[in-house]
Amino acid sequence: MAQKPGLPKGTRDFSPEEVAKRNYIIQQISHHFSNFGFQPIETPSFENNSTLLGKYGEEGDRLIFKILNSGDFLSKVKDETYQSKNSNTIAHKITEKSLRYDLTVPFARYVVQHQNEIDFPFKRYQIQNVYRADRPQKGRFREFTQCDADVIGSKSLWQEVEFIQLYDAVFSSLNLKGVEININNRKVLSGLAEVIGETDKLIDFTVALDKLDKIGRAGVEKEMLEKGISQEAIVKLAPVFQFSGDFEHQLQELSQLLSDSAIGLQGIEELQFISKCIQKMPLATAKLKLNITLARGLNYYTGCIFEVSAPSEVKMGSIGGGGRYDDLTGIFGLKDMSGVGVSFGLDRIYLVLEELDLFPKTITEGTQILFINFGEKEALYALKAVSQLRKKGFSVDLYPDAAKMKKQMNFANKRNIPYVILAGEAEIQKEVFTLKNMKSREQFELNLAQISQRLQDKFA
RNA sequence: GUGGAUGUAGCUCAGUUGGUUAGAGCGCUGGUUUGUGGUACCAGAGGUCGUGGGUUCGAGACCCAUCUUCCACCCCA
Repeated sequence: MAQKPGLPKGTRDFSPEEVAKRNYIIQQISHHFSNFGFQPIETPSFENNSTLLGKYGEEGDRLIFKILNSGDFLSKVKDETYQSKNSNTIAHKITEKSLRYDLTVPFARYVVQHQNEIDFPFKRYQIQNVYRADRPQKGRFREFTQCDADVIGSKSLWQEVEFIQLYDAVFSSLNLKGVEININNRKVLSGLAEVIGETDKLIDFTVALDKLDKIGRAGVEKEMLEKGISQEAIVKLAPVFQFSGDFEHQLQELSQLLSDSAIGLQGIEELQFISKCIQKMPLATAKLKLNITLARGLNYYTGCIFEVSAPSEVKMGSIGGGGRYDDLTGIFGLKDMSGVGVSFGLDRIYLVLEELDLFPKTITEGTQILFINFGEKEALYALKAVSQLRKKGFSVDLYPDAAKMKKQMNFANKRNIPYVILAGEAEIQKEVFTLKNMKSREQFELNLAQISQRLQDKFA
């Protein structure tokens, strides 16, 4: 019985055109990664549970795809565990590996495991798929590609500056104008929590504050109250909602508010440094914005935090993010390794470029020259030319069947093939080929050398 | 994981309070045109109405379940 084919929720096939477009983005990103001195690594698509679980918070653990053990795994589960019907407890017993949730934690694992082979500071990039058991939406998939660049083993703030330049370079080369690089510093957030006397509620505090854009000041205050943050604390926070002006001005206002917090002031200093550098080396197309409500969920960030949002005319969440994590490798036993990195969301960048029609037309062009097939004798004559042109580096094809001319021309048209070569009896006798430009409709009788010369600079 | 929409031809969508053989545009195939494509005209093919149950004399339409996609929450690239 034939079964209806289908895909798991949140996964996709990619057509030749889509692959070409994805490769175009990947090519731009990886070019700039290596241009900035990052080296590529790859890690497995699944890891041991012990590596992944507990690194992304409670919410994160829920979104990790667990892989069922092989064999008769249930026989190893105790009856009482099985009968408890507690999914979590049983899960521990029947799975020991999971699909990776991001590239940062596997990278931390990689660094610790290979610490003796690595010369620090280590700049690595990694472009691979990650998996999340999330409910899909537009721009949100269960299998998607992240493009990460991180440097580990240095606390220098120059790196933060470089990552901002990297973002700018990539988006400029993709011709995507108007992206905003939002920046904040976890230390500022810690400072705020300290100043309002809610240090132990830091996470709840930042998560609520992060929603300011979405639910407004009243919504944020309401959520903070619900999470047990005191009314007094919220009153003290009031100035934060009134910050205005440019980067520098906001920093000034902030430093007054945080004057009693050592850590807060340190965060401000770091932001100041970055801001001054970028002022002296202006960005090409991206805009750097201070956004003190920016928190990002991942709790391993300790210093600066980045989030890149698409141009405002496109309705899309963030297309990139990152930050500094002072002790990511600590959980795997390697202390004092500060890291900072950013991620590009390939799938979302794709959707943004598609919506703004920013893919160059030439990237979907595959075959450059198509030979029309007139029959057996002519095909042989054509095929000799085909292999010579292929050796010269052109992408050439002979239509496989001696189909009607209209059908073959149509094929060339639909496949966006810019040149067609006709060689029938008349051409064979004269030892020439008729080269036709599909766009201009011009055609000329030429020999092979003339054709390759003519096309050489067209496809240079 | 919670709540809400959605699904009819390859694509975008019509389809009346439930009533014979489910339509259009685009696309596709063939022809007008036997070595010249995009335009025009003519003809044709293509649908288990997401899937499975149920109500009914009768279901594309009503009810239940399930899946997909989308939206909000959560979270995030």
